[in-house]
Amino acid sequence: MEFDDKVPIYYQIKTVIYDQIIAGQLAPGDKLPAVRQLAVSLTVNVNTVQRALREMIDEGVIISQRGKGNFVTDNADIVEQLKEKLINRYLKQFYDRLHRLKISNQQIIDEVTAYIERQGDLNDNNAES
Amino acid sequence: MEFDDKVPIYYQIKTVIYDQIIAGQLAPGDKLPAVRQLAVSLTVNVNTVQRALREMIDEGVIISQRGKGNFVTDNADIVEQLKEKLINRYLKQFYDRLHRLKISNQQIIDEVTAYIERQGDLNDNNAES
DNA sequence: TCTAGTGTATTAGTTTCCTATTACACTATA
DNA sequence: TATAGTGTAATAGGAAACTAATACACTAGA
Repeated sequence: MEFDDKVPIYYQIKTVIYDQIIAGQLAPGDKLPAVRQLAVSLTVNVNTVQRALREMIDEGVIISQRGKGNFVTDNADIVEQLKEKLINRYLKQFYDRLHRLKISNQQIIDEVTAYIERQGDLNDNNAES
Repeated sequence: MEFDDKVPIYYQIKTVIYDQIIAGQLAPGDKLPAVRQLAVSLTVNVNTVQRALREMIDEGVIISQRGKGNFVTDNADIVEQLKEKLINRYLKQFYDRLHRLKISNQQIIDEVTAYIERQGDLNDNNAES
């Protein structure tokens, strides 16, 4: 996998897994790949995977069972809260950035709309990928 | 100033200065504060400021004149290109993030609109700050 | 010409992230 | 009960970012 060298890898791994949970690719109760397997597929050290997991466990989203594996919490509320938290974080960061550039609110909406019309034509159906 | 500990400080300094240039708070030809002054006001080491400047100089946005100071390029085209580049980068990052969460294109637009209505009411006029 | 204000470079030391390696703890099952 | 598959911990070493301190190079103006 490709990583942004401006952000810690463990943090990007956490983001990827959270995204998969929110997108439903990892459902509540699902078992994650083994840490050693994750490390191989991400081309990263086991300790780096473990660090990402540590934070997700501390946040209650991942449940760890020694000897068995790591699992997505079966508490759907936690997943739902995570989703809202992340969406709001992304919205805020995006809005703050453009607002700092003195782009007006209407312009921000227009830019997003135009961007989606330009780039998003083929990706409107979210069923496949 | 507050920094995000997930991103190198020098990179965040670069972002702040670029934002000020694009927002017009630093106009083409304007002189930047002295590096030592910037270091103090950002509560950061001179070398860290210098590293941010180095990249902006290499990218042609800042012109350095030894003994005189650092200046925003007076080439308005470069500034305009920078603006488009950054806006597009922010749009792409935002869109990719939400799309990864399986948020549909229409939902993305709706979320942005709702967010702005919620948060942006008092900031619609961009003349003051 | 001296001095203050500017950018630039270098060296040394700390912290964080990441890797590599090894070891340990627990579970399920042949 | 052995073994394979799992999570967890600890140590050591390297690389990048940041700080601190010092020195050097250039400009403008008294």
